[in-house]
Amino acid sequence: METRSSTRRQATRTKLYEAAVTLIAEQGFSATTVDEIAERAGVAKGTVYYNFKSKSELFEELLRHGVGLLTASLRQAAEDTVAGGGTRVEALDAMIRAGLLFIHRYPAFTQLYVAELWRTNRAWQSTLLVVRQEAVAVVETVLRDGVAAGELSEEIDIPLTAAALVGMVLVAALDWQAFQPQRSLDDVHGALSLLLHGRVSGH
Amino acid sequence: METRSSTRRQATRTKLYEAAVTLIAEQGFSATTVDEIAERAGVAKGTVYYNFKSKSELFEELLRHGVGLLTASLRQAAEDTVAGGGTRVEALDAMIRAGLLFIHRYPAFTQLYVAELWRTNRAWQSTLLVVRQEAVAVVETVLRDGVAAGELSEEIDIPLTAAALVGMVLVAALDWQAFQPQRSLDDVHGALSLLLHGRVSGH
DNA sequence: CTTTTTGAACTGACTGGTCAGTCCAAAAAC
DNA sequence: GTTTTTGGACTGACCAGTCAGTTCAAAAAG
Repeated sequence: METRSSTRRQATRTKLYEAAVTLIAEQGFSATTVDEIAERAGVAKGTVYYNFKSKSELFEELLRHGVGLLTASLRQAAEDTVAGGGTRVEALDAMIRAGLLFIHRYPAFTQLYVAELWRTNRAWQSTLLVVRQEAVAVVETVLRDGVAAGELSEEIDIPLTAAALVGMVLVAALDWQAFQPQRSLDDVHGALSLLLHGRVSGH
Repeated sequence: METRSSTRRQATRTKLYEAAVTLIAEQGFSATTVDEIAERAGVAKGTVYYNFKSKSELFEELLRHGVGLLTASLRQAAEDTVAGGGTRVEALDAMIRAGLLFIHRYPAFTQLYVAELWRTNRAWQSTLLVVRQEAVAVVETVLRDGVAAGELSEEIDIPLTAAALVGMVLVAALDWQAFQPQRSLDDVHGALSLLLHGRVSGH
């Protein structure tokens, strides 16, 4: 009875995610009304509350869902590189590209994530903390392996460097989308890669 | 009329900026009420509207005010370095430190700036665009000078690299404040400096 | 087959509360 | 005497969340 028929429910949920993510990215969480979300999803307001306990819960599940996709794609990129005999630095490079690709595909999600990440005093603070840790941890692992393998300098501070790398990609990508959309993904990847390889300050 | 005499008015405005910046950083623009701002500033609600046309106007002036401080401090750092006979790379390093210091001193402002920067469809979008360009331009100038002086590789893509550097500092600093506050400013500066100098991927 | 029943999914009008912005007379401040 | 601030009552729009009722596909009964 409820076993398989939840295909329908799943479809509604997905429509709601898609509607919510763009609206919240554009306007922010508080400025986005549940009526708007329902309307854009082509669904009655009641349906939102049938599927989610509250507006915040919808948002939190959206976050979990999105970050799940991101970490999967980062991890995938790193694994593929290493499995294919690549170095850790190459793996980092591949992750940068995977990050850019993700942001290119889901710009609204990224926008919303960045906008909410550093807010304190919010109901979903704990969700965000977990979700951020998951993403940064993927990068930290590769850095740690790289140092262990002697490919990366032992001087580096792993948590700080991981955060900086994530930030570099995040901000560069958002800036690309918002202010320099005519540039190609390869341009952006090239610029970041150069920085990673230390060829900016002309060694 | 408004030029010199309004010391009193200026003081009230400043109190309002200070109250608004933390509240909006914590909760977001829409979730913050004018009553809250007035209360935290220790001022009557009527005073808010005597001093600003609307809630959004208060916010926009806050943005202009804050970014003014930031660019001044970045420019200062670069000038001092170059005037003191330093290289452009040293100037970039000094700017990273100045950026970190600024964020350390005004964490709420930075938070709020990042949260709003990439939103589309907002009233203050144009204000933000101008204000972002100002900040990135300071970094671009130093990069351009560095390339001209042969200190930086000619390969680099100036606008993209500038955006990436700004992003790296912004995100690393916010992460530091939010998730690793026990680290010192020198730690964070060191990690970013290493990345800038290309000593991460062990050359 | 046909009819009846079931219940998950959905609907949209409604409610209770919130909040930006207004108004203004009187008190401070300068 | 002019500018600025106070305080707090008021309005009208807007919005999260509720709930009584509808829909319909598929299961059960006949």
